[in-house]
Amino acid sequence: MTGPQKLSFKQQQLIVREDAIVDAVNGLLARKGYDLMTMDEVAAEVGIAKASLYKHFPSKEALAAAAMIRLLENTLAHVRSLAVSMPAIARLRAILQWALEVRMQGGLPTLPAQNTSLREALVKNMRYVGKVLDLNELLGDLIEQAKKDGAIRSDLPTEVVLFTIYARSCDPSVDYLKMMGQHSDRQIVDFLLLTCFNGLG
Amino acid sequence: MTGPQKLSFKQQQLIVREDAIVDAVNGLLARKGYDLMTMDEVAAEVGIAKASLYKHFPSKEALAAAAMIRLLENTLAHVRSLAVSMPAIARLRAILQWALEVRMQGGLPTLPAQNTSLREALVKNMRYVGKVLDLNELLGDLIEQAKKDGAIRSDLPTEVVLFTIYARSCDPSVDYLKMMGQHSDRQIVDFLLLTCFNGLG
DNA sequence: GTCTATACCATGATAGAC
DNA sequence: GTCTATCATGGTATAGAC
Repeated sequence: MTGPQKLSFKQQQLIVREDAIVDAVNGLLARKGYDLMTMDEVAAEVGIAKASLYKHFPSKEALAAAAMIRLLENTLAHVRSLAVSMPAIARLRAILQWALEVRMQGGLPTLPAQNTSLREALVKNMRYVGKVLDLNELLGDLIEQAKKDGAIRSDLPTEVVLFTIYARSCDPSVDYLKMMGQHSDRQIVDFLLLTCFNGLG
Repeated sequence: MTGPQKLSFKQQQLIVREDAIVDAVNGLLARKGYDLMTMDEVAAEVGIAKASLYKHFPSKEALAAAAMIRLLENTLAHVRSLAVSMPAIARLRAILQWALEVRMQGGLPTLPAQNTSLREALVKNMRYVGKVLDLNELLGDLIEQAKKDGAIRSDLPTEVVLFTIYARSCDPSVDYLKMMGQHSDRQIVDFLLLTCFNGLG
C-alpha cells in the first residue's frame, strides 16, 4: 500500500510545483510580456534553479502555452458558470468585466501577436488550440444570440465583435490609466466596459 | 563658394540617409515590434553596416524615438490640416481613420508599454516628450469640444477617451482580421471606427 | 529521481581600428 | 563609411549532489 501512496504523493507534489511555476509565469507575462520575461526570472520567482524548469517544461514557449492554457480554462469555467437566464449581452459584458478584474490584480498574461516562433509553437500545441477553439465557439454563440436579441449591431461580423472584446481585455489603456492614479480600479473597469459596449458617443 | 555648397550637399545626403534609416525602423517596428527588431535587420534593410547605424543614432532606443517622433510630427500635421469647420467628433474620427489607414500600409510603428528601459529613454528625450504633449493637448481640446457638442459622453474623463482612441489605433484585432482575409482593408477600418465611436450595441 | 551548479552557444548591442 | 572585436544576456544542455 505504501507504493501507490508514495507515488500519488509525489505526483501531488509535482502538480503543486508546476502550478507554482505557472503562477510565476502568469505574473511575469502579465507584467513584462513574453519577450522580456526570462527563464532566470521565472526560476528566481519560483525559488528553484533555472535548469529545474526544463525538467518540467521543455522550453520557454511551452511555459507560455501552459500559462495561457490555464487562463483559457479559467475563462471557460467562468463563462460556463454564468446563469443561462442572463441575456447574452449581459453575459458578454460580465466576461469582459471578469477579465479586466483579473487583469487589475496582475493575473492576465498576454502574448505578443508578432512573435512568429511563439505563434508557431502555440499552433502546434493541441491542448492550447483546442481551448482557444472552445472559447471562440462559446463566445461566438453568445455574440450571435446577442445580435438576434438586438443588443449587438447585426452589421458587425461576429469575429469583429469577438476580437474587439479580446482586444479590450488586454488594452494598454488600462496600464496608463492605472499609472495616472486618478481613478480607482473599479472605475477604470467601468470606463472600459462602457466604451467597449456603448462607444464614446 | 564651393565650400559651403559642398557642406550643404553633404548635409543633404546625411538627412536622406537618416531618413532611409528611420523608414526602415518604422517598418520593422510596425511589423515586429521593438523587442524583436534587431540592429542587424535595420542595417540590412537600409543596406549599410550595423556599426554605421551608430554613426547616426547612438542607440536602439534613439532609433525608436526617431521613428516615433516622425510619426508624431506626421500626426500633428494631419490633425492641423483638418478643416476647422469640421465638428470636433468628425475630426477625431478622421484622425483615427488616418492612423488606421497608415497602419494598414504597414507604416504605424508601436512601442511596448512594458519595456521600462525604453520608456525611461523616451522620457528623457525632450523632442519626443514635447511632441507627445503637443498631440495630447491638441486631441484633448478636440475631445472636450466634442463633449460640449454632446457628441461624446460627458461622464467619460478626457484621458479615458484619449487612451481609447490611441489604443484602437494599435489594436491587435487589425492584424487578426487582416490575417483571416475575410474583409478588405477599408472594411476593417470601418469596423474599428464603428466599434470605437458607436460601441458594439 | 529531483534539484543545483555550471558550461555552452547563439544572439544582439556597442566600441574601436582602419 | 566598413570591418572586426567585445561584452552582456539569455535560452538550452550536461554532470554531479542529496
